Amino acid sequence: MKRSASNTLAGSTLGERELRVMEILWRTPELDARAVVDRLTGRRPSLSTVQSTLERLHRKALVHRHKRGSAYRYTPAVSRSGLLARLMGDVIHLLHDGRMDTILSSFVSVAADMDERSLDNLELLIAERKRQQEEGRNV
Amino acid sequence: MKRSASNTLAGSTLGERELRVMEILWRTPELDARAVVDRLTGRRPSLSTVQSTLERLHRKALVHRHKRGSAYRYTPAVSRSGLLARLMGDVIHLLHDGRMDTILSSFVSVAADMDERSLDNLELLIAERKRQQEEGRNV
DNA sequence: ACAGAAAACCGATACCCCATCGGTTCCGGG
DNA sequence: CCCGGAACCGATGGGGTATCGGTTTTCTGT
Repeated sequence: MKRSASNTLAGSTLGERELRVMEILWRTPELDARAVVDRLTGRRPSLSTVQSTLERLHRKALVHRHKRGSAYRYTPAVSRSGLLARLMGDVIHLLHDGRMDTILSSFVSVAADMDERSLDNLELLIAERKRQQEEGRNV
Repeated sequence: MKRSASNTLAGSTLGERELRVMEILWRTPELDARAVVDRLTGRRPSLSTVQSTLERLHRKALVHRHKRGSAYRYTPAVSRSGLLARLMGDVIHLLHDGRMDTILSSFVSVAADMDERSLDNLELLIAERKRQQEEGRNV
């Protein structure tokens, strides 16, 4: 039994290996599967394994690829902070109850847990962002 | 093959049903499995199904329970915004590269995507939070 | 105290993912 | 044209959620 339901809602959460591979691509943003294997630390999986990992990442639109000779070259399609934003967006969507303050207060509480200075930094970033939005409107 | 690796890193992600059950408990914070089933909208699963969902939730420490008569009564162990904060924390941990600004700028960018007024609200919340921290220190 | 009802508990099944390979096919470069 | 390496395909193993039905335990009302 069980009606297909796309599993653990929350969409794009990554597996261990997928993460590692993204890290590598962020460091060197143009590699083929072989090169990724070579850069893996510790126990190296076979080429096939990494190929299918890259394929999964491609399916999830986290990397781009294009044929270069006989092999695909992969490049990240999202930056680290882009992915972070995306995953946070997923989580938020998942628990959205329509009230913005729920979300924002979670933001603040996470930031506060991380580091005391974070709140100051957050304020700075907000100010900056606002300036940018202003400019955008006036052009 | 495959070396056990705790699966899709990112810890506590919830399934569809688990989410729905949490929603119900947030609305009515003291229910037994039967009552949860009754409150489920649409296609109702059997009692057993909901029981094991609740058990999973309990294992994940998202709900508390205590025997009341023959049945367990469940209550949320985390608030909606608490869970949100927790999941965001997981995501952040997953992608942490040691640089706080990466994280914070993702925060801000997500907030900005949600709603233009969000930035204002965020500022308000930060100010409030800071006041609280001050007080905490001076007691 | 006992019978019957209701819940807990247990194990099985169906799906979905990710991680991992090995073998086969395909293609591009020498 | 031939050959080596990469892509592609299918199988396997492990972990999780969702779903039940049957069995055992535990109340509860009379």
